[in-house]
Amino acid sequence: MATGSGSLMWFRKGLRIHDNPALERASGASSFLYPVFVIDPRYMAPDRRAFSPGSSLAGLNRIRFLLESLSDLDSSLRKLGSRLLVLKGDPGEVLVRCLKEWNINKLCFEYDTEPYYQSLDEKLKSFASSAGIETFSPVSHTLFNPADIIEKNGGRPPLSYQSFVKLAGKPLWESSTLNLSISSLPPIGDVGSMEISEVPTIIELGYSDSELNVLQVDETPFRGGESEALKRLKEFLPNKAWVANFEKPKGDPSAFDKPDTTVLSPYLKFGCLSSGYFYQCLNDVYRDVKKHTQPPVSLLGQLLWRDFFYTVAFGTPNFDRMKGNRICKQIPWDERDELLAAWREARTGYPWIDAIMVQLKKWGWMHHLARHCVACFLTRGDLFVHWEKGRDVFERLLIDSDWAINNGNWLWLSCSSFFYQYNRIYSPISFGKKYDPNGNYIRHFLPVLKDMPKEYIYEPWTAPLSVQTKAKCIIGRDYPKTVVGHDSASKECRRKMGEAYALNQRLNGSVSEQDLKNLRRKLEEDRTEEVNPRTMKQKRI
DNA sequence: ACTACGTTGTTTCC
DNA sequence: GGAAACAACGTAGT
Repeated sequence: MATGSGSLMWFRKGLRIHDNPALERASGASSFLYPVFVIDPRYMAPDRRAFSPGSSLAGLNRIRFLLESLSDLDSSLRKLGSRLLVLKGDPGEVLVRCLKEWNINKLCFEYDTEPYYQSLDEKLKSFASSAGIETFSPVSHTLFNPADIIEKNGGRPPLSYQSFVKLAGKPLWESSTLNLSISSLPPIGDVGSMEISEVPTIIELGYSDSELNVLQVDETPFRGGESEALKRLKEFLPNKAWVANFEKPKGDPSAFDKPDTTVLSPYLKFGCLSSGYFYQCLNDVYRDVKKHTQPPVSLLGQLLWRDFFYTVAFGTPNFDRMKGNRICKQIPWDERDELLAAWREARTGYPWIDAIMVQLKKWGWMHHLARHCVACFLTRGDLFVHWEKGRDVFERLLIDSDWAINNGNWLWLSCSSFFYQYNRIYSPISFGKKYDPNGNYIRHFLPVLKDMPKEYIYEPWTAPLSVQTKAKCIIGRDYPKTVVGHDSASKECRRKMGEAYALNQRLNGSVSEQDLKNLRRKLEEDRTEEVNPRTMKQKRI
């Protein structure tokens, strides 16, 4: 057993050296420092029952991104005379064993607002406290402390962006100097009987070559890690005009050679990049230019969106569900697994939608507006499938999937919360055409359509058979027919949304399971009447 | 009851 | 590229 004072730095998110207050505290006034990451099999080990390669909780793309981030962290720690201690098992149990086995008197980890960590961290803190171990758990993942904002708002989270921005104001540390580097770290103490490993490879986690082939790693352009994050940041910051004029809604979702955004989201998700440091960098640029865009559309505005969703998610019980979620409209979504499967597997027959879903599967990332299109299509726009189903697919496949932001955006796009104008439906045909009339994005992600003339590429089913033959793509054989007709499906969705909203209003939000069941039946009856007037006559008599 | 406001729709016409 | 028409939601404040 080591003598002197030992600190344990537990990494979860916050996989970085720069602006990492927990690491700073752990390394200060300690004889020994144990930097730990716990490989949780639930998050990392293969689960072959899942619909895509990966674990029960994460797709392989995000697991790979995480491993790369860990390797980078390990190599940074080694440069400071330390290393990352990788352990395996249930994080709660492993941590308790570490605390018992090593002579730890200080436990440091970044505060996390997600329900999973809320309950886990509570248990650990109470164990530490009973063992006389000091814990330090700073809020460093977001710009603001969600709890502070909620308190300022009288106990409830603000539900609009503008009210959030007003409440939040400027962060207290806005003009203070962040600690961007560490010169050295205390040595690692005796690890006793704990089993320590290097950062594993994907193969060492138990994945097979065939699973790796499905992933097609060479096709995923984003590499994890703090170094990569800072490199990306430093590539675009000197382009002050681009930073100052950034306007999110004007971005091009079809740009893929050079994505039209920063693609820093996965790095922020894992904390490879500090949101506070990013915030200060943006402010530095803004100070140097005459004028710049403002939230919500500006680049800084995007960081505030992130904090907005973290705040609402933290202050809303059952935020990730429709039932029992006080801010979520109760809507009688369909349970049609065949439609969900078609969407998930990129065979809806709408090339714009399918191309986006292929990019999601291959890259684990798509442009924000592309996400809007497929989320709207799955839910209130066309298929009327439950947003929780789409959320699950995104949560698995996105490398930047973040619990608060992903759920928040699905609530938003499905018109379940925050946003209610369900008549505004993204067209699976014209929206993409606006940006990419030639269909280059579709041709890249759906090579089967690469020779389709641009007149038909967004609606290949309208191409004459001779054109389809020449393009070597027969609709219904080489590329699927559409699962629904957009005009009739979106009209039907509008009607259902209208009825559901009326029900929610009538019952003042307390819609029961039975109420939804009744509405489903009513919607079905009304639909039959429209299709078959005879039933209508019978009913009227 | 009325009004202002809210990330980011589509189509048509100029 | 911009403007207007289309059809029109809920929430929060008065």
